[in-house]
Amino acid sequence: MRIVMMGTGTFAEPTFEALLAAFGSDVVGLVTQPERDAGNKRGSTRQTGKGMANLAAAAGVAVAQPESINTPEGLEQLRGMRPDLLVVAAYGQILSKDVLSTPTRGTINVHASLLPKYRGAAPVAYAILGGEKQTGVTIIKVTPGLDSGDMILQESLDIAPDDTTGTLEARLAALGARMAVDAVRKYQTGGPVDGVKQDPALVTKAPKIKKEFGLIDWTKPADYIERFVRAMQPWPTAYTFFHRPGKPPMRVIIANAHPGVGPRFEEVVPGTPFVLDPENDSIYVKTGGRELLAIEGLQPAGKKKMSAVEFLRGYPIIEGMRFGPEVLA
RNA sequence: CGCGGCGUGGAGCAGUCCGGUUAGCUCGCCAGGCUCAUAACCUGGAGGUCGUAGGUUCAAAUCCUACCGCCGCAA
Repeated sequence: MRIVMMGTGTFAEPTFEALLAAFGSDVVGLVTQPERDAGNKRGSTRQTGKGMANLAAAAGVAVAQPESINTPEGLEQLRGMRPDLLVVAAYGQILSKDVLSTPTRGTINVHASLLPKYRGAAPVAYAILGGEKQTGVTIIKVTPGLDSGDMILQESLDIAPDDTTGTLEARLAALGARMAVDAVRKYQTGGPVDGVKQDPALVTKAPKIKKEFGLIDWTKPADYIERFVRAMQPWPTAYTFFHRPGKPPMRVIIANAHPGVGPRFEEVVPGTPFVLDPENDSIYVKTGGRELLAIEGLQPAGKKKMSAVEFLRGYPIIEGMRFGPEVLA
């Protein structure tokens, strides 16, 4: 059986490696996004995984990197690989009917959520943001609808209280890789592969996240903002603007925080910072809920990540300071 | 030639736009004091070629040029 992998990024890499290890020369092709020159100008500080194309090259597998898989050119490249089964993981493009009709045995997708919950491009971040205790991986048959095909395999995983999208996704990727191999084996036997329909009543969406989405809304409750900070790591990161009297607003990335008890400060607007206790190492911020948010780590624009203690040495909190959007209401 | 921020004692910052007395603040470090005691408090102290190299000037952390390095965004 001729298997073609379709995927991009660190989530897809474990699956691709697992397929190569399990099925060897049956894996005949890789379709991945074109190379983006991401920061290669700035030296070696960036950690960008091994790279799907590099893995393919090392294994001697053909690679196609069309700008879009749905164009005639992209389709032609895929057909040239004569796939029987297409395995998709975090490819980042909707597949057209023409694409889906190309493999003789069909197309399966490794999706990082317990479908039918969290359909879409950012299931891991939304699971954390939603306060879920568990999430998981679902292998589905790909149909023209977005993540709506029948479910072949599903396994769940606990979300740790300190999980970020980055740490959780890494574990889900490993789980997904193992499950992808199991799913492919079902196809290898030659017979039809059963799937379970998704319950339409339970569907929730996890749409693609843009970088502006990372702006913190201080009118939300503290526990929501705490989950938000973790959900936005490592991308796009949760950020806010630090407003100081007489100074331009400074963009600040919040690295970690937790809800903290303290005075209610009913009279102040959400986003107002306090240092409650000089011996404490956190910056407390008024939120829309009854709890304050204690910021422990943050990163000013153009600076390295630092602890709240270090930050306070250089930017002591005084009257009139505030966190909020770039332009305050 | 993608856009932008930064480089000031060990850490984090101010000062730079509008050059000019001993380069300032918070913390750390060392010594002494106070204390049953402390990461608390008081007193004193060490530690800086203001990234590097040139230039302008009576005078440069501050203005100009080049270079080096760090970081954010651009998925």
